[in-house]
Amino acid sequence: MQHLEDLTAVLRQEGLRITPQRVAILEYLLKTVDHPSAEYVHNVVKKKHPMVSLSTVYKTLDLLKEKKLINEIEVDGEARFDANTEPHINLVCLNCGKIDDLDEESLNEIQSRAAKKSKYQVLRGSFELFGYCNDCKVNFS
Amino acid sequence: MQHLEDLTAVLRQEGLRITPQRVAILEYLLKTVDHPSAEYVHNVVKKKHPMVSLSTVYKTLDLLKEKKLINEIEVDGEARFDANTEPHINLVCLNCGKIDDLDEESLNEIQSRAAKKSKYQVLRGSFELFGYCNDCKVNFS
DNA sequence: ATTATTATTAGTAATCATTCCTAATTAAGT
DNA sequence: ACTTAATTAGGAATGATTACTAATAATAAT
Repeated sequence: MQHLEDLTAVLRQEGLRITPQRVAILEYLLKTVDHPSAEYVHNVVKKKHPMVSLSTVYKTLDLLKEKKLINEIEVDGEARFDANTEPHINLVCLNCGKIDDLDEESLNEIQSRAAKKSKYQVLRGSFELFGYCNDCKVNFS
Repeated sequence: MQHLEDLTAVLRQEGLRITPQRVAILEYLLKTVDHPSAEYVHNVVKKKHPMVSLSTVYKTLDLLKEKKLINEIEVDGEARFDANTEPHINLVCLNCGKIDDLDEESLNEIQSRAAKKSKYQVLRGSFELFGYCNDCKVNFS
């Protein structure tokens, strides 16, 4: 689990400014286990900071992703974000839309093995499993 | 490697019609190792069948995906398709945009282990590694 | 073969997530 | 406090995908 102070320190070291908008977005992503979309982040952050614009949310999420402080996955034509930056499996429910994380040690090894075999310089990975979660699967059998 | 006849048989068994458009799209996907976008598929198929519309390409790709005859991955806000329906790693070059497949036996096991642990009913998986391919990586060091 | 039925298609309009643009604002160094 | 360059808010533009509908054509029945 990461701490807000460490992440803002990363930004500061890069010469980037620590704005209330960026802090609010980071704070929210650090404390939720959901994988919110940009619009959802916007809605949450607006409650405390009504002035924050959607375009700032998009730009901030891009920035945080670039600095590897958060992770992005694409689901159903929409970007979803989370603060878990360790390689892990994202379980996506095709019915209710929720996304659960699942730690999987072997992904690190698979990733480096694939890099060696393919001669790609691998920067990040994304591992998704699509199906129905425990609550929803009864409706699809 | 799959054969066109087997795949059209699947469609016929489901009561779906075998149209020239569907055959042309399937044919192309079976013989290429690229991971073309819908628009790219459209451009290729148009050469032989100039009347094929983009909307038909989209609908056909959706259908083939639903019947598990092809696979879809999302890259950079765009859907990309391939006929390799075995679990495998997609290596995505962030510079030139090409996508290479890499067989990885252990994905099957990881997938079923994750299903058991999470209690999800898993239908399909998607495993991407993002970075720079062997040709492009020299420009980014 | 011809016909009837109904899925499928072509073409275009609509949608929606994301990016772009720019004047106003503000974080941070001096 | 002052300066300055990064950042933001708000709205317009973009672009991939979906929705819509009249025309077409694959398949089954005759």
